[in-house]
Amino acid sequence: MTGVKAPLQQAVAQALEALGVDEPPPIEIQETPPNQPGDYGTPVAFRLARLLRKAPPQIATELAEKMHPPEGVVRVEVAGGYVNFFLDPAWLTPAALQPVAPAPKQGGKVLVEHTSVNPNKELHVGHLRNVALGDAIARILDFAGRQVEVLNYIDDTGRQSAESLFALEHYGLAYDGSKKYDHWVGDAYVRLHREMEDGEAKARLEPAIRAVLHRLEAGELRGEVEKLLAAQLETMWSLNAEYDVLVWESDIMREGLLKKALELLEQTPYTSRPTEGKYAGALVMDTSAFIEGMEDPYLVLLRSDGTATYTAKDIAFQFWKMGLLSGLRFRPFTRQPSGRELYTSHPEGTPMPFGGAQETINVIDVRQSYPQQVLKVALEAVGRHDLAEGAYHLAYETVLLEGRPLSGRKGHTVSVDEVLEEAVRRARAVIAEKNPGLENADAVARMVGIGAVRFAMVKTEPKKQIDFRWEQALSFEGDAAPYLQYAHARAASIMRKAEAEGLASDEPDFSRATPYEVELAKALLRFEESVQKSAELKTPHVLAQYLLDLAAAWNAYYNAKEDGKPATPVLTAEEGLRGLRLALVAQVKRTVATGLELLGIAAPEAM
RNA sequence: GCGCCCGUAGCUCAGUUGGAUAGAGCGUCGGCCUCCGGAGCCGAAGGCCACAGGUUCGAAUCCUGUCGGGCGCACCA
Repeated sequence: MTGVKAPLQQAVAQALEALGVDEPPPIEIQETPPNQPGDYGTPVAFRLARLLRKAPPQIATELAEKMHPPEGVVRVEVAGGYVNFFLDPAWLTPAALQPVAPAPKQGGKVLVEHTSVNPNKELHVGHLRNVALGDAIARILDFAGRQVEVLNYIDDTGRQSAESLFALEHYGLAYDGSKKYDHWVGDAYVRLHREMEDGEAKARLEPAIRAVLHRLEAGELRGEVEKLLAAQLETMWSLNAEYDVLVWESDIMREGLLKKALELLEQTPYTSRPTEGKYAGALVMDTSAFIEGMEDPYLVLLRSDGTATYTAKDIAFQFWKMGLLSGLRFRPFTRQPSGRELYTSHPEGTPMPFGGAQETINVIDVRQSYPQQVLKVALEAVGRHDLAEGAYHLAYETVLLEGRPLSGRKGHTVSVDEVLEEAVRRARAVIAEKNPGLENADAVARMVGIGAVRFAMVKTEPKKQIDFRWEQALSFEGDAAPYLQYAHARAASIMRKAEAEGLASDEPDFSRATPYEVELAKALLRFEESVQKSAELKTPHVLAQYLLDLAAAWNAYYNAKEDGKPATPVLTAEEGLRGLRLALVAQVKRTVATGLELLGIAAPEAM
């Protein structure tokens, strides 16, 4: 609730009390639609109709009569059953100029895991959505006052890594630097899969792949994996995504976390080791107490050959995240572009206070919904309902490429590096056309191109499927990041000129505010709510949509005309009015820049 | 078969504790640079909010069913 709505809400609450309403319903304060009287209003009278056995308009009228209008309200008017408030522009506009600052820290730690791509080949557009979503939600939660830890899981003991490393060995390849390392390894991986399409070849190669897998589990090939990881990190960094800590699956295994997790589970009545039937010899968990309607509620944790399933490892990891297990050791891994240190779990590290969160957000696509649900079941099984509640799966739908599902094997895929390169190239071409004299054109092209790609990934609801189409994702017009960046650059340009002309310290005269200023101020006032809602719903799209709204309001303000003449000039306005307008422009600039930053997108001063 | 998600303008999408006349972008048509940046702005056309019931003063929003589409239901990761 922003500073403007809160006093209105309070005034309504007091009026309700005066009317003798003991248990008031929630009081919603909303902006009045265009062509309706007032600036803000409440439909609360409708909710009371039944309780008070009166018609809403009558209740609204009585409410208005009992109301002591708070500061800034010049008139209270009833329209239909709504109670509407008219605000004094001289009060409303300064209210919109509050600093755009992060909320004070509160609540426990929230741990965001995202990216977590297999260290075996380059990132493709499917990973793009994961990184963009995860990084944005981490930034938003941090701004909204949460203590956030960002984690990237390195599945270094997986089948896919083993296959990639085996392929290098199998084909006797030596890196020649001709392409980015992760792409080069990826090529070998694809080549191996082509060879293994032949079932006979597959069977023949299997023992050697298993041997690599064992070496990975023993941590022998860590250096190889790190080389690949380093190449992948370059891609994440170019997207403007950073992390606090990497956790390696092999470390989880080595430190015995899996064993400890299974011990915890084995103390509960939900696990068993059947001696006959299809699960003979395995360790299984019965999920029927927590998931209804399962045909077969048994879930294998340890196979009958004694090896752990992926799910079991994931449970151990989730237990560690939520502080049920400890034992991992850490040390610095590398310094990221912003200067933020990246840590990693490591056998030779020391204990550090990572993990142990009350709340986790796992950014993983929707196809993992069942395994993610199993994590909650495991937490419930060990009696930690509170932690199960705090484990959130940020499920996003898959990304299509030009209308068809991505397929690495069929070659229907595009790497993130390719997408970014193309986006930057196109942005550079637009700059060459529209602003040929721009100084740092290459740097700005990166901001615009990468921003466009990231924004395309977060502007829609995560649970909706995205169709990645070049023309759309790299569009520099309309509903896209460049629209926001342009709005910012335009505001920046005015501020530069004001500075140059010595107008920057002009005192605002709020009494000069017109309906144009009021409209813009209302748009600015929605920022805080949109960030909070984004954080609460754990989706950046709310903020992204708001920013489009704000930029549209600003562009409309900028272009407003009366009788064919500019209605809202800033620099050439009379003194006090100019000060007011400059203050609003500065606030627009700050707000757009902050919003973009929360989405991991840069805001150029000129473009 | 069972379970989860989706269905809003020609296309891509906003619209969430149920609120006033359902909004953008792209595309189409028509305007706006003697003015602080035209990557912009203003206007027009375009809607049975998949369909049928129900709850409610009020439903795109909640409930039931139907029809379409996606995904998940391994001792794979």
